[in-house]
Amino acid sequence: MLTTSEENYLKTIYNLSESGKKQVSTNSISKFLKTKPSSVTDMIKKLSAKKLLYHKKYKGTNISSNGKKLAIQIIRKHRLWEVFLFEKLNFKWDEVHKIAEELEHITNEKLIEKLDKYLKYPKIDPHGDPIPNKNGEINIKPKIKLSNLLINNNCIVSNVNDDDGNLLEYLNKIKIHIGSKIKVFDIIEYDKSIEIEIDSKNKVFISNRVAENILVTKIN
Amino acid sequence: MLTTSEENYLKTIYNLSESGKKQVSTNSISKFLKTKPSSVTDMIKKLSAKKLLYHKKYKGTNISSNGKKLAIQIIRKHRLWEVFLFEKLNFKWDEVHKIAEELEHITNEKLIEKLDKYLKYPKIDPHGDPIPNKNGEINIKPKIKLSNLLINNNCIVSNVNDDDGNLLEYLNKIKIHIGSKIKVFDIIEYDKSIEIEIDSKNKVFISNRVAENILVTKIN
DNA sequence: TAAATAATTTAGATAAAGCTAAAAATATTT
DNA sequence: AAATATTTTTAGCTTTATCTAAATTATTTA
Ligand SMILES: [Mn+2]
Ligand SMILES: [Mn+2]
Ligand SMILES: [Mn+2]
Ligand SMILES: [Mn+2]
Repeated sequence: MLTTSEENYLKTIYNLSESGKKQVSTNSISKFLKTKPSSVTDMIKKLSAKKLLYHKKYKGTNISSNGKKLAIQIIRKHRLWEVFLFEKLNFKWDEVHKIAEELEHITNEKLIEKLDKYLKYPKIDPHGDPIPNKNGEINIKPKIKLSNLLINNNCIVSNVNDDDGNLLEYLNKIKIHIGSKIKVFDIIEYDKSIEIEIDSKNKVFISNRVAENILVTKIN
Repeated sequence: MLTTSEENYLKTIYNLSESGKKQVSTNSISKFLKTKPSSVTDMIKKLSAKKLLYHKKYKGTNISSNGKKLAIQIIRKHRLWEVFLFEKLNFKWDEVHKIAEELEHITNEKLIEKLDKYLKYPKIDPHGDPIPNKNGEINIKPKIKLSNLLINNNCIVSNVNDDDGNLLEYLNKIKIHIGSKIKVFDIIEYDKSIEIEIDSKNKVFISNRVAENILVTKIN
């Protein structure tokens, strides 16, 4: 059994190693979790001793297959709770992450199975992220950055960086959410900002930075 | 903001002081929480410093009005989660307490309000205990021990000691649950065991000890 | 490539929540 | 009213998860 803190580290290291190189740096973990690098080093030692990570001093960390399994189950819980909060309690999709960050640490096999059933075995969470099944299998569909589309491309928003509350709030305001249909109208050469049409209604300009943090699946 | 441990102590002290004398002993807390008396003394100091308890060395502890308010809100959360687990996730009524013991510590005003609404503002939990409202008001109805009834009395089971897993399991087996209608058929003088009829169906004998731990409201 | 800079680890400290063993206060028996 | 037993507190220790400051290793730059 892992402590809440161990679980948070493990999940972070899993996420960082999925979204980039396999070797995760101490600083990147520290930055994400807002703890000091020395604290990260301590925790890496603990998790390595439990064979959930491999670590080479001064070089970097990568997750073991046992660590991966555990991390995926935490992510499963996190995303199922997000669905519950969003669909049943009617939270907005930018409010669910923080609460799920706590709920994910409640350990009770039966609880999560019953929750899954109650929610009718959802496949994606409110941010468009896939929900691993009981066996840890994840159904991943190819996603690209909205910033990579060309003029007249159409797409469905499938994912948004949910670690930044400000971004989520902004997208809420301009009515972009998971499942929104977006058409690229124009791309401004000067600053790479783009003009888009959301759900065949409002047209807005968004900065390149924003477009970089919205992942979509192309539909033509 | 209180830690999980502080919350558990505060709730325990509130419960002990409700069900008995106002002065709660260090040993009784220790017994209930399965920690050592010395650990209890430490925590009493911490909570006293926060003005949630009053404590006189070697004499005893009682809860302050601030402490009471906080304790009641924790109990509110506990019981609402129990309703969720029982009604929505279909847990048995003897399984919900343990899980709610963890869920009650998730602190988010909006979460508990939305949960309350979602559950349609329930008045009692699956063990028959009243659920305090947002303002901490509790609607308490008079309850008596099943062991205090006389022959031919009828009653509704309203409450069962939910701290003892074994008792709950046993009652589940003989199909006694909150809301069950019970008629006292016979009282055995020798050991005060009683013969009861449950929901106008099965007749069973239960020991005096069991009857002492079932609270009911008389219906005639 | 040597110096400067950045990243990482180590050493040592702190706070929370528990523990054991011993001391002190209170309660109960002879 | 002593003696004995029980309850409670104190003193000191442990583990977990943080931190700061200093040391070490790796990387970048001049
Ligand atoms: Mn978390
Ligand atoms: Mn999510
Ligand atoms: Mn609890
Ligand atoms: Mn209950």
